[in-house]
Amino acid sequence: MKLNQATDYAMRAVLHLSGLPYGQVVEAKLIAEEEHIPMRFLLKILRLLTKEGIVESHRGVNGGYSLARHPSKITLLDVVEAIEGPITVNRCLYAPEECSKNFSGQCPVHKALFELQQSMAEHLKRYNFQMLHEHVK
Amino acid sequence: MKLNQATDYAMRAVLHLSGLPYGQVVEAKLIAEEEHIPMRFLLKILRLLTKEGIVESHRGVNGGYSLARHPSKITLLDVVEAIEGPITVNRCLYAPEECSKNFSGQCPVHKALFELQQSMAEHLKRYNFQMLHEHVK
DNA sequence: AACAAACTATACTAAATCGGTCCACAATAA
DNA sequence: TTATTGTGGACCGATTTAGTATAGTTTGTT
Repeated sequence: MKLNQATDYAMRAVLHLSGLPYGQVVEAKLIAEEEHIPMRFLLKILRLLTKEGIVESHRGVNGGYSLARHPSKITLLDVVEAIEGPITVNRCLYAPEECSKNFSGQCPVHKALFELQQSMAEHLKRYNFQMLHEHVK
Repeated sequence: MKLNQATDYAMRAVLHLSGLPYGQVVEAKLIAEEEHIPMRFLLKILRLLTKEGIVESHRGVNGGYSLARHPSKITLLDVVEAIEGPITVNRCLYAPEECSKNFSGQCPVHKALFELQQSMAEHLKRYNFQMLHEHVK
């Protein structure tokens, strides 16, 4: 029931970018150093964030990364889902055929877990990176 | 962000026991067959549930397992924690020294994740197995 | 044009975790 | 005393995690 290391790094990277003037481009190397993230691994993570439209990449000399939209429009949920995919608490909720009891329609446990899943997504959606950055200033 | 298979099996096993007259002892073999859980693996899971005081084991001929307390006193959280240990969304929340930013006291992201963690635990605590069983009758 | 600075894409790897099995043993009822 | 049930720990193959490596592409500068 935990987030993985890549997600942790991703949140730190986005928080870092949120602390800069909006639109500013910064090299991965700098983020890696300041946030203590292994450089190669960060690049991989930034590609996922780019693909999901959370950051923009700029290639070539003086390239780097910038936010693709204002920090107030990026939520914790956006970042979690960009790295880990949709939150799925129980496998039966997305692959009923894998439920060996084959019970998914009626099973009260799965219903309860689905509600948990919804509530987690709602919770994560409530935090955007402008808010989060305000607290660190 | 998902529960593992063992937890899924554990919930099914406790739900199964909740459907019997309170105190009734049933062999692991029977639970395994009816709930479609690999027998050996189920035994391992039942040992965890026994250790946490959720079920009671009875050894020897005519032995088996029974609930250690009334289904209304067993929550989803109890079962999840018996199998997976405490819910810890982000490693920094329980091992600040592992946070490579070493930032745990002030980091707004970690604060947000801690709140998520609390809310998840609260959510899971709201469901007991009497409730869950009612819905399946 | 050529070079260096940056990101991209894919493959690879060591270590940990997951899902499960096996085996020798202990307790208990008949 | 024997068959039946659970216990405890070792073991195992597959998958995931966390990261590294290698080769290539884009772009600004000279």
